[in-house]
Amino acid sequence: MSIPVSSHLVSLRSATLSEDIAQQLSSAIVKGDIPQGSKISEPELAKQYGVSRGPLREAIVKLEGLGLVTRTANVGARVIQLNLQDMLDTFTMREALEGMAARLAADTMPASEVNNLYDLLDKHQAHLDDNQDEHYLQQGGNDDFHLRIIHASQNAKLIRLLTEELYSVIRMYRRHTADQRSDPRQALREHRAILDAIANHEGDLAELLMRRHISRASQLLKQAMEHSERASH
Amino acid sequence: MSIPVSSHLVSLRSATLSEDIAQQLSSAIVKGDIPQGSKISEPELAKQYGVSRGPLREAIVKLEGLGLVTRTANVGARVIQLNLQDMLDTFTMREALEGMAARLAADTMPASEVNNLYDLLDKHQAHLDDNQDEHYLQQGGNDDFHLRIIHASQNAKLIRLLTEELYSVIRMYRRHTADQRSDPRQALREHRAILDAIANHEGDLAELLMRRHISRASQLLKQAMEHSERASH
DNA sequence: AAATCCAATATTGTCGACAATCTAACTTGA
DNA sequence: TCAAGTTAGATTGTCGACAATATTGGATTT
Repeated sequence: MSIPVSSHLVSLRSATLSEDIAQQLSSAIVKGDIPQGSKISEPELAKQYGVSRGPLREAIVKLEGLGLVTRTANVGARVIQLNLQDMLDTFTMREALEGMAARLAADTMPASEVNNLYDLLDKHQAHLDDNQDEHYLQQGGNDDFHLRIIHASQNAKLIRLLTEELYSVIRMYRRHTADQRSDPRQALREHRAILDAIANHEGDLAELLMRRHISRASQLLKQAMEHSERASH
Repeated sequence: MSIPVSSHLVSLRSATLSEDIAQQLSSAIVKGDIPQGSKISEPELAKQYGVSRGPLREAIVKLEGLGLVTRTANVGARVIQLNLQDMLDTFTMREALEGMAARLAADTMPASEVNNLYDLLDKHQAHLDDNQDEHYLQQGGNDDFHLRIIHASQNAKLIRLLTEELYSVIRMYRRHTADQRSDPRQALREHRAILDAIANHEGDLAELLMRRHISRASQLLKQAMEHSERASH
């Protein structure tokens, strides 16, 4: 079985092969190019990427640490298979951590960044008004409201955990269950309320609103996945 | 320079060398046998453990994922050097996550486990009354109240993150700053209050109390470390 | 025909060696 | 004397090969 991989290390920019492979593999898994639950064959991938098994194995170990693959001794690695419970657990952690991030942001975010974020939300608003497609369009770029709040927390460990570990899993699931929030305008309103609280330095309120916001998304996810599971039976 | 390591793989029980090395290295770092900030020399450690560099490198990559070492390409790995900010950041995450764990535990903990925990706290009380040493004695074993709450959350991802990633760093710092909570009886009282809230299925309260409890520990840590830093200048 | 056992094959785990890069000591020049 | 440049040494990154384990397929027995 030939997995559709972009190509043989088109351009390697990292200092080490292992890092490059890790990045490309991670991207391939998150994008869904390597499907969930599929086996990671070392000889096959080594040939596809044109490297030896050494750095490839290091990359796989790294991905295991990020929670994208699971390994069993003498058997090998498989891409994780997301189920509803895993996603709900992840959202519960997001609720706790991003709630805390919002609280911290309310303490420390400079007025300039607050203004930038208001502009960003205006941009999102305009996008919603223009396009009819009901996509909120915040696929993890620098325009993602949540990422901006997370970075505003200035807690390095929290930032790393959320952006590098949790969010890769979340993006992964988004590919497979074409969720896309059912009501993007509601989400935008909630974002505004959170930002208002931050602008007023109301940490308690900011945390409460962020948690409610994520909890709501979690509920929607649960309904969507239960529905799709029911449909497939 | 010869690092004091227990010995050459006295008994390997894991299926793979790499896992064994990772476990032994992790333990050595947390215990302080390999001091903070020191360089991880691959040839040296490979000889000490009696393995080749292959599995050793995989172990180092794993430790990097756990946040115990940092690596720079073509230079090597160093044991992390904990500073006050890192510890405060870690405690902030604990506050968010263990607060959430307490909330979840209040929902789902069975009455039997609640009773077990009351017994555990009684045991801690007796220990404090007997021994004069002001050690609360909860060094991460099964008698650790916090670990029991964390597991009661039944959130697999949260459990893994707290027990495998955050707590190793916390134990590591405990070795180096001989902190040991200044008032263990106060801590025990707080534990009782948290457990009461859980027993009554008051999730909001359990979360609030747990967060306050950890926040207080964080304050004590901050004072202690600032004091010790001032003393060393 | 189904289940068990066994051999052949493929895959993972480990090793030693080579290439690329960094580090440290020495030399050279101002 | 100090700084920059250079060279020798050591360390990390990568590779191909071998050993150990798991998987697959067929043969054998009931």
